[in-house]
Formats: sequence, structure tokens, C-alpha cells
Amino acid sequence: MSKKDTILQAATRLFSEKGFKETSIAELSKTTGAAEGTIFYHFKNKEDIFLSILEDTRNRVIEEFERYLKEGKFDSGLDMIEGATSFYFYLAGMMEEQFLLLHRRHPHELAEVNPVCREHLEAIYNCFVNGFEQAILLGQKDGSIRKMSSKKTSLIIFSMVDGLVRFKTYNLYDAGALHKEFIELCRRMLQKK
Amino acid sequence: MSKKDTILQAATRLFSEKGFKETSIAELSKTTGAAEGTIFYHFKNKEDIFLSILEDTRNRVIEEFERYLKEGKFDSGLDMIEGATSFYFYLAGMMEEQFLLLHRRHPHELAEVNPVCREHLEAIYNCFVNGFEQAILLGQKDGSIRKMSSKKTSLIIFSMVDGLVRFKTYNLYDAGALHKEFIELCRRMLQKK
DNA sequence: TAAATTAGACTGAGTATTCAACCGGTTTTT
DNA sequence: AAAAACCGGTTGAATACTCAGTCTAATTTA
Repeated sequence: MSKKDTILQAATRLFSEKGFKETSIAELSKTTGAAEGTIFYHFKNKEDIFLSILEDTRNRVIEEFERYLKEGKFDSGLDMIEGATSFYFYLAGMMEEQFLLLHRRHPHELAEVNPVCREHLEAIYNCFVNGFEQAILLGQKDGSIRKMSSKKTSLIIFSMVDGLVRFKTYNLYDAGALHKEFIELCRRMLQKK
Repeated sequence: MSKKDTILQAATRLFSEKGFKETSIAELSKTTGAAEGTIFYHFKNKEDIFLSILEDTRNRVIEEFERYLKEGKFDSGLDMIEGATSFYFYLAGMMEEQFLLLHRRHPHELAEVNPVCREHLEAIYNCFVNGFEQAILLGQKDGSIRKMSSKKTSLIIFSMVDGLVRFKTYNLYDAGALHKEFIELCRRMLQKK
């Protein structure tokens, strides 16, 4: 792995675990074995490191989620919602550090003043919300999901799954054990009859 | 208002808007008109300011929520859930700064090493989760809510409402317009038949 | 040879916290 | 009554420290 990638990988862990401001270049240098000068040779400043991480996260998240939806075979729209939400949980586990980073306030604050950051964040969120909406629209066509606003419902579902993932990272309750119940509740609120 | 309260109020706003680390004593001094020394006369250090805010938040949140549940008249457990979740949204609007603060990562990180902080956080979350659970148990008694794990379901409902509030603060989508739909979905996933 | 990397000194702008001094009012002493 | 001591609250300059980012000169790698 190139030194640049090593830096990026360590920065992802440090930024997600400790926060952007709380991570110093000196620490990043020590944990990677790269000299401080090397870090600034590859990235023009600290924020640039952060944006690179966000770009990588965006690419990977979108690639994985869209591939899952394309390759997956679903018997109905309702099944597709179950698959998509479950895959969200799976992805949050696979890419734990990146999700931790996204759940911090820093990227959202940066997005308010930095268009590049905003673009990355919107792309990530739209990917999921659109995926959920597709499933709802499919379900309304095949009759597994009742008539309702697909736009609004997909937003609510996204805020639900995202809320659960956050819950797990904060570790206040044993949120990991809630998956089965969540799916059941989700089905009930969407299905016909 | 005493100088101490002025400091506390300004710190609540600054910590919630900018973050703990990102807020300097110098800025707090400037916005309150209190000298830096005065701040450390009233609080033994920066963290002490934060814990005072958290304590105030805890007291206010619990007082308001429990009073609402006690004084409120509900026709059924299902109505009580609607009332309790709606009141959560209302409270999040009324105490916007405090909720913003709670939604940052800092209090949760501090809670891992500081028992006082952990105590405050747990008290706040338990208050809501227990309130939701009471409503579910009541609904199961009066027949408005089906058989299900009251514990797990109350956790999921809490993560849902909390997720929506977060959504609103991040302002990525127009989450404020989702309240009516949320209530409807909530009813469907809980009620019998 | 050119690009990548190193160690580390350095700058300049912050940072939290400390501290001796000060202020206005009240009580105690003379 | 005048002087002295006392008090909580307040001040802002001083302290010791951290940090991002720069720079250089030497070395390694491709």
C-alpha cells in the first residue's frame, strides 16, 4: 500500500474515533510512520485529507449499495425494502469507521461552507433515499405496499435505519438486537391491509 | 440574570453550534462580557461548564416530559404514544440548543470516561424510553396495541423520533414536513389487526 | 535522474488555566 | 464617626502549552 493510502487509512480511523479537530498531524505522522512533511506533500492541508476520505467513502458506499440493489432478486417491493434496509445495517458494520465519520457533526458543518463536501454528502444520502424510494414504488406497483407518499416514506425509513445505526455506535442500549423487530415493524407500516 | 447564568447560557449556544473543542474561553469571554478569569471563578474548568449545562438540560427535559405524561389525558395507549412522540418533537424545538448539544458526539465520548456525564445522559434517555414503554404497556392492556416486546419497541420508537429530529437539524431534507406521515406510520406498526 | 520520503527545527497563531490586583459594599474595630 | 478589615465577584495580563503548516538538507526509491 502506498504511503498516501496509509495516511488516508489512518486518518479515517483517527478522524472517526477522535474527531477532526481532536486529531493532530503530529499524531497522524506518528501512527503512520510518515514524516509530517510527507503528509503535506500528498495533501495540501488537513481539510484536504478529510475531503479525500469523504470522496472515497462516497464512491465505495454508492458502488456497494447500487450493486446490491441491481444484483439482488426480490419477490416484491416489500421484500426489496427489507433487503435494502438490512444491507444498510450490513454496510454500516462493514464500513464502520466511515459511518462513524458521517455521523459526526463535522462533515455537516463543513458542508455548509464547502460545496465539494456538500456534494459528497448529498450523493451519499440520495443514494440510500432513492434506493428506498425505488423499492416503495415497486411495491406499490406489485401491490405489496399500500398507497402513500413514496418520497416522504423513504425519508422516514432512512432516518429510522440511520437512527438505529447511531444508537448502536453510541452503545447506550443493546441496539444490535433490534434488527428483527425493526424489520417486522417496517413491514407492518408499509404493507396493504 | 447573574453573570454565572449569562456564561452558562452563552456556553450552551456556543457548544451546541460550534462544538466543545471549537469554542474557546476567549470567545465565551467576549460574547458574555465576562473576563476570562471570571469564568474560571465560577467553574473550575471548561469541562465543568459543560457538565453544568448537561445537568440543567437533564433537569428541564425530565421535568417537562414527565409533567406532560402525568397531566395529559389519553383515550388509549396508542394515543399516548402519539402524544409522547409529538411532545418529543415539540420539546426538541423548544430546547433546540440543548438537543443540538445532545446530538453531538462529545457528550457521548465524555460519558465513556466521566461517570457524572454518563449519569446525566442515561437519565435523559431513560426518561424518554421509559415514557414510550409505559404507553405501549398501557396500550397492550386497553387493547389498542398488539402483543410485542414493549422494551424493544420503545427503543426503536425512540431511535425513530430521535433520528427525525437529527434529520431536521442537519437540514439535508425538509424533515419538518414529515411529522404527520410519521404518526400515521407509527400507528400502523403498533395497532392491532 | 526525478520523484518520494525523512527528521526535525521553526513560526505564528491559538489554547486553557493561573494569579495578583482591584472594586464596591458590609461589618468590625478603634 | 472614622478607619480598618473583610467579602464575593471581577479583571486582564502572564504562563505554559499545542497545533497546522513551512522549510531545509539529506536520503531513499523507482
